[in-house]
Amino acid sequence: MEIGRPYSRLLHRLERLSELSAHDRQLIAELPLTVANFSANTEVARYGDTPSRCTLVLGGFLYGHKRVNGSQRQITSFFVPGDIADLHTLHLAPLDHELSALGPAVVAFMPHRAFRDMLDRSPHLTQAFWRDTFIRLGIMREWVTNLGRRDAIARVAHVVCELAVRLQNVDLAQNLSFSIPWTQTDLADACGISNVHANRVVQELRRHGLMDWDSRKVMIRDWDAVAKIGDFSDEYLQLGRPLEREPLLGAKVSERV
Amino acid sequence: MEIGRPYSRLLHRLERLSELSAHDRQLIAELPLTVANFSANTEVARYGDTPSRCTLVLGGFLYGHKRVNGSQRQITSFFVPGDIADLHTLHLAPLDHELSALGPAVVAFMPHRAFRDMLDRSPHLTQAFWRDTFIRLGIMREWVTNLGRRDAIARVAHVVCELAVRLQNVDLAQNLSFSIPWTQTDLADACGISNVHANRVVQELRRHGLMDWDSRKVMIRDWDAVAKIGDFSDEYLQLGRPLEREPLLGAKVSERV
DNA sequence: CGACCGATTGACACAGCTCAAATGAAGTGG
DNA sequence: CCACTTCATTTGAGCTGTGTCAATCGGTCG
Repeated sequence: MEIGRPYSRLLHRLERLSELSAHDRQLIAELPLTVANFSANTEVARYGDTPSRCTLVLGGFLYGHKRVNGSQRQITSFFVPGDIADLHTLHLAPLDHELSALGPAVVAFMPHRAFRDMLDRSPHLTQAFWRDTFIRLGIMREWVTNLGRRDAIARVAHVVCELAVRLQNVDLAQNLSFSIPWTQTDLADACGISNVHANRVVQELRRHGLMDWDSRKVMIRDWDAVAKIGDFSDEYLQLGRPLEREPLLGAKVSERV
Repeated sequence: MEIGRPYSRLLHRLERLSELSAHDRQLIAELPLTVANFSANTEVARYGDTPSRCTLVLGGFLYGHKRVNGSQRQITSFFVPGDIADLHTLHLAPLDHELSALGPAVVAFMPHRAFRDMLDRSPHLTQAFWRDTFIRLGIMREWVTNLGRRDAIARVAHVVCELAVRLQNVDLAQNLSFSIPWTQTDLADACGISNVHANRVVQELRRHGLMDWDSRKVMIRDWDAVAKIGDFSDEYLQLGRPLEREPLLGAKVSERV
């Protein structure tokens, strides 16, 4: 979880979306951050809350979810380091869903006031964050498609592929292998299936030698096969330019420096 | 489909999100619009396109969808008059999904260049449109939940409730009754079920006297019951302030002027 | 009148769910 | 270092909601 500066992954991601001027970088660097730690499965923001700050993920994972019928849970998004998990609280309140830590997580809170000041000073940063919102919208379209029209094994494969690519994008996955502190029940709640069935699907993927899944470690052994099963293509994630994208998706992955 | 000015529903919706100055209204009024007609089931924008303009719905309905396995279709959003269906093309290209007309539709194209000029001149309008993007994100979260954790009848009820409220918001539904040129197959593709099952669900809703569904006309007879079945609450649509919201959702609906 | 499209119905199949119990892994405290 | 707890994974056995296939019906339009 150690990185140069707390906001460096965020910067890295923004810079893939648009060129940032030195001034923009400076503005981000000046944001007042309050670092906080959350232990596994604790709530970072609750339904109905009206937060006065945004939450930047520094280490670990957050996830957004809604409850249905009181008992059932649907995970609506995963957030990885470098993501701002509740940018919308800048504009909308109260919160229409819950935000929780998947495993132990480190986040930085950024006061709305300071964030808005920053945006006022740089229309260009406003554009960059707005663009980020559009990308999140694209991810949601893909999730809707995933849940609406793919069977269980495809859903699981798709979610795993998405996480692999997103993590690789922030240097948290190497060779299509990454650590994430989720349970099979978490996976099930993201894929809209039961935990029992999630287990069967994971076993099937393992049995065919397509991927490993041991105690919080996922490793995709055969990218092409898994991507095919999950009907996955990374276009919707809008990472970098095509030239940069090639090596990211090949079965072999080149080291990024 | 006749309204005062082409952009009046858009203005109406934006004004619910934030106060607009005379200057802002003026900027919107000055947007160069190209009106176009589309007949039922024609494509407005194709997967892979790089449009140079945004699409404002004036009359009728558009819907976004993705294809899975070549054959299956998942509708990811419905767009009603006053909605901009592809605002994201302002920032992202190429298009990751298709945009089509549900029935005959009238749209207005707004060149990106002019739209960006407008945003440059009014940070406040930028905020308003960004906020609109966040609302769309909220709708997507709700759809993910709908598809992931609700059974068929609840999904259908939920989608119908959402459309009723959104249409009522732009004066296109009265007394929880509205016209929409969709087929049961369209409904099915939005709800992630088969067209045969969609038909059975519609019949069940009819049988219990909860709603009518005759040739493109939907009428909710018992709002409370349908909203309960669909686990629907309109909060996520972020329409107006609580005070304005009351009458909108009661079984009885007051006339809006 | 014929063609076409959407709604409807019936019969059957199956993916995935629920319930329930067993197994395994990782602490925790004595 | 062993009981004990707790939580996640795994397995088995029905059950059911929904899908698929195929046929029919009804309306609309040229």
